[in-house]
Amino acid sequence: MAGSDTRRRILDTALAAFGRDGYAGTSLDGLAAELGIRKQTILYWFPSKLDLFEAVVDDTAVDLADAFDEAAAGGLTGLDQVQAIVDRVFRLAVHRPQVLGLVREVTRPESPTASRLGARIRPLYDRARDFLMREMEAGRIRRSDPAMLLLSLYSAVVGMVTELEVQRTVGFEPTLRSTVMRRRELMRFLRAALTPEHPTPASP
Amino acid sequence: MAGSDTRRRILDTALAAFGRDGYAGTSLDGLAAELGIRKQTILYWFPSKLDLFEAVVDDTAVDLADAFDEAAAGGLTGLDQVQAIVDRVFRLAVHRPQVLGLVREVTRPESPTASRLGARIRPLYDRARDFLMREMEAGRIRRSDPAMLLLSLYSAVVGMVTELEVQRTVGFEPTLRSTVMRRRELMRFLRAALTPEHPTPASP
DNA sequence: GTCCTTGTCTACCACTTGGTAGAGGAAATG
DNA sequence: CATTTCCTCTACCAAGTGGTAGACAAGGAC
Repeated sequence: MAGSDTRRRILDTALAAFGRDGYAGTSLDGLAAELGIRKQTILYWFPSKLDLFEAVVDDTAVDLADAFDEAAAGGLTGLDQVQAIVDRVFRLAVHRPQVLGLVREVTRPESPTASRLGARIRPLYDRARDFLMREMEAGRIRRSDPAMLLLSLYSAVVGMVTELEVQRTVGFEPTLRSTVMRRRELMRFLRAALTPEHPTPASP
Repeated sequence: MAGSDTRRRILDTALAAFGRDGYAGTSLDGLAAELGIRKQTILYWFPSKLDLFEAVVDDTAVDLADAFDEAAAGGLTGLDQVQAIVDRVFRLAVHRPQVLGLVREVTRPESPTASRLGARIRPLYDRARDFLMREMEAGRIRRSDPAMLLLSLYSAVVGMVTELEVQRTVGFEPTLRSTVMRRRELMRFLRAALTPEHPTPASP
């Protein structure tokens, strides 16, 4: 079936478009033009614009989960594990910046599927929180509310990566070096925030 | 002139609408309906939708600058100054959440005025960076690249506040207590990240 | 009184939006 | 060969988009 390839192409291009222009800012006609097909072909594969959007979100959630799985597969602990995840997210951001754009769009309060990605991401969130809790117990990460710490981490990482994109459109083509610098600076920031107050291991 | 009041009302409602639904997601007809007037009245005060948006952005930039000025007026230093700004931003976010929504919308790479708010905010940015640099010199803040540190700070704060809004629309009406907790947790995170490695003051 | 300015309105327009109906080609399947 | 299935297309449509033209009422200036 050759059409399955069409479906794939639509999903990929739609991800870029939604991530770039938002849901409301993306038109099926424009999307079709970008793909060199007719809008009705899109509507053949996805019954409506909203269906397409949800399919894109689901698709992206899988990619994100894979990235996290990969970063977590090493069985690292403490800050090393955090670093591995940040590295992985940055790699994703460089290779497929659209993904982060979509995350940004979909976490808007009034997003047409504000809750949907939430549900898809929930398992990742729980895993990450459990990880932080365990590491705090073990004294390898500064003690604090794990949920809120996770939120801070998430904000800092996504914000930094998004900002990379902003700079790109403003004209500062981010060189590989500047990207690496950013990642390193972010890691210093995170390390500083996460390192336990006294380098001594767990008290009790 | 009674009409000047209309202009004010349009600006306020437009801020909320643009911040909530984004530029593309906001229609002049809808906006007018919300205001109980006709679309043509909007176009009387602002020649085009884009002009209206830019006016809203400019207006918001002034509010933001005022908030920063107010927070900086105390002449504090180091982490106390940072805390004062975070407190002020949180207050703004609680009283007028639309402002942060607009910031979010306008920092999207493909925003119709990606560069505009940038230009308006630039002075604030420079002031903040200079402040960080000075405090690093004085040994009151951990040494690092001030520009990137500022980016990390900005990301963490806006991300946290945005997340508050997300929860609100998902149904978790944030209580005063939870808001305070969030702010406190964020400050712990920032303090940890900013405190110099050795509590000893300036070396050279 | 008449005139001009100000602000809001009705009426309309060209264009784009997401979506429907169905024609028709290509290629398996019998 | 005929039939059916899969896929993409042309042709529309009703509703909504940002925007223009101009009527009209209120009020101040002369």
